[in-house]
Amino acid sequence: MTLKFYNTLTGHTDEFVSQVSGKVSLYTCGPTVYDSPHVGNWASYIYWDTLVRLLMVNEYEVKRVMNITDVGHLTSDADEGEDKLEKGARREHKTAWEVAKQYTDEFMEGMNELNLIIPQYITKATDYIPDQLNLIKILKDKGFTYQIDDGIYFETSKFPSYADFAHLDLENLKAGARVEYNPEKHSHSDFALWKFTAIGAKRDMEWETPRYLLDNDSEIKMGFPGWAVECSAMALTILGSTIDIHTGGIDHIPVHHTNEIAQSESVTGQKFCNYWLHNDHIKVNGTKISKSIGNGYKLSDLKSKGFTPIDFRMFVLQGNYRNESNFTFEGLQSAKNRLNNWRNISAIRHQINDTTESEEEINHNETTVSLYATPRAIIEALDEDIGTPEALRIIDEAFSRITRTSLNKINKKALIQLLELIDYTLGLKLIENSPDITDDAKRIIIERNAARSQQNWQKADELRDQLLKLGVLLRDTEKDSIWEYLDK
RNA sequence: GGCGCGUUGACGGAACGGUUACGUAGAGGUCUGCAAAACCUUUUAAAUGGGUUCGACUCCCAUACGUGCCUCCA
Repeated sequence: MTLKFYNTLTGHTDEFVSQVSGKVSLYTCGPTVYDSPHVGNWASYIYWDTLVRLLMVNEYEVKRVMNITDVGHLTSDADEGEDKLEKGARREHKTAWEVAKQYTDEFMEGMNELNLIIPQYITKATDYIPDQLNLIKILKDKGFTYQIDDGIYFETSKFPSYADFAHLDLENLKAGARVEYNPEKHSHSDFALWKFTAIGAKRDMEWETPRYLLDNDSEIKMGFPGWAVECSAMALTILGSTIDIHTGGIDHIPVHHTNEIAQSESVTGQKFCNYWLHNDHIKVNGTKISKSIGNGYKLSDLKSKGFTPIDFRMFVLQGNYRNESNFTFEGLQSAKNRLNNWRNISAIRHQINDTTESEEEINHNETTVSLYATPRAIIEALDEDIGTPEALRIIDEAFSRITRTSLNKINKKALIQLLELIDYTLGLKLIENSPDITDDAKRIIIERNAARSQQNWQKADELRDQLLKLGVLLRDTEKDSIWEYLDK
């Protein structure tokens, strides 16, 4: 089996080779916890969760860090730039610490609802301040930094390959800039490693700037870390100098990840990351998600319209992570219907007996053969740059074969194995969400079958109506009566 | 202003230089105690105009529209 990913670093699809055989270090840029995540944010985490599951099914041991940015992520509303957390705190009349806690909790709850595997390391930026200061110190000692009135900056001209990763045109960036920059900056692309608290201001989150970071003639000031330095510090501290895979949104390429590479490689002198994977955004109703339009739907909005987070997960998996996609409630409904069909197929496992097919019978039963082969085909589809649409197509093909097969010809063990693999790789909770029906309902089905064989249609229909009240829908095929869930 | 990306049938969404993607929804039909399902069919789907080619949805150029980054962003 060969895993392949489109690598932003090289610009083409590369075969994946980890540094240490059987092990992968993975860094995912996590949320800035100043507001509730919207469907676009979640789509990104669903993609990367699928990546983790894919690595696991390929028998990699995954060491994964996801950061929680709870300080230092600036808005650009004013010349000064404002910390998102501090701004959120003022909006909600809370402290920045309270805001961070509230939205971190909400994020974790959402991860759970979407069935996202929790990374071993969920790191808060504020817990890694010493590591960040140490990183800045190394940069200072190596001569990559300079201090101006509002902070300590990284001198990008000293990192010659700065523009390479994002293919930046630094001259024209400067020409087209729409925002006033601190004129003390040596270059437009220089970025803050450490920002000083504005004179006369008091922040909820601030730390004393160590003497060793400051120019000799400078007074001690309070300050806080720049955004990019948080990620570098946590990645290097936990995962080491070179990580295997780094993921994030496509928007991170030109600034955030470019800065991460510059400062990390300046510190270590080694390549920061071998594979960079970026997801494209989803639009909503054909336009970008934006606060002012109010189209940044949250999980709670989906739920209030009768959709589960797993429905949304299905919706996301229908597209490829590298393509821009479009979210509509009509599309979500379509995904929900598809998922419900899958749940009904999953429920067939309750309606068939353990098979005692011999090897020979298995090899001659077309349905069984293809059922046993499908997990392999799904993995191979996913191996091709997380090819979820193709994987879904293969599942539909397999399920449609099951639908056309009479119950006594379906191999229970093979079906369960397939369902388990789908749940493992795609996280759709098919097994959990396709429980068996009650004994009462089963008894009614038996009675109805008896009535039918006596051609007592009236009684049979009454019993079928009784089942509907229990949430069980019966459909009669040539040989069997198969039950499905009513809640479509 | 600079640098990119996209435009596939009602909707979502793939692959591929020549063969039905697939899903969801609608319509018609077959089958059937009834219902449901299943199965079959659903007209030239490829933004527009050129070009390359024996042949293009698939490659090249232009136009239109959409969208992204350059400023915080998944």
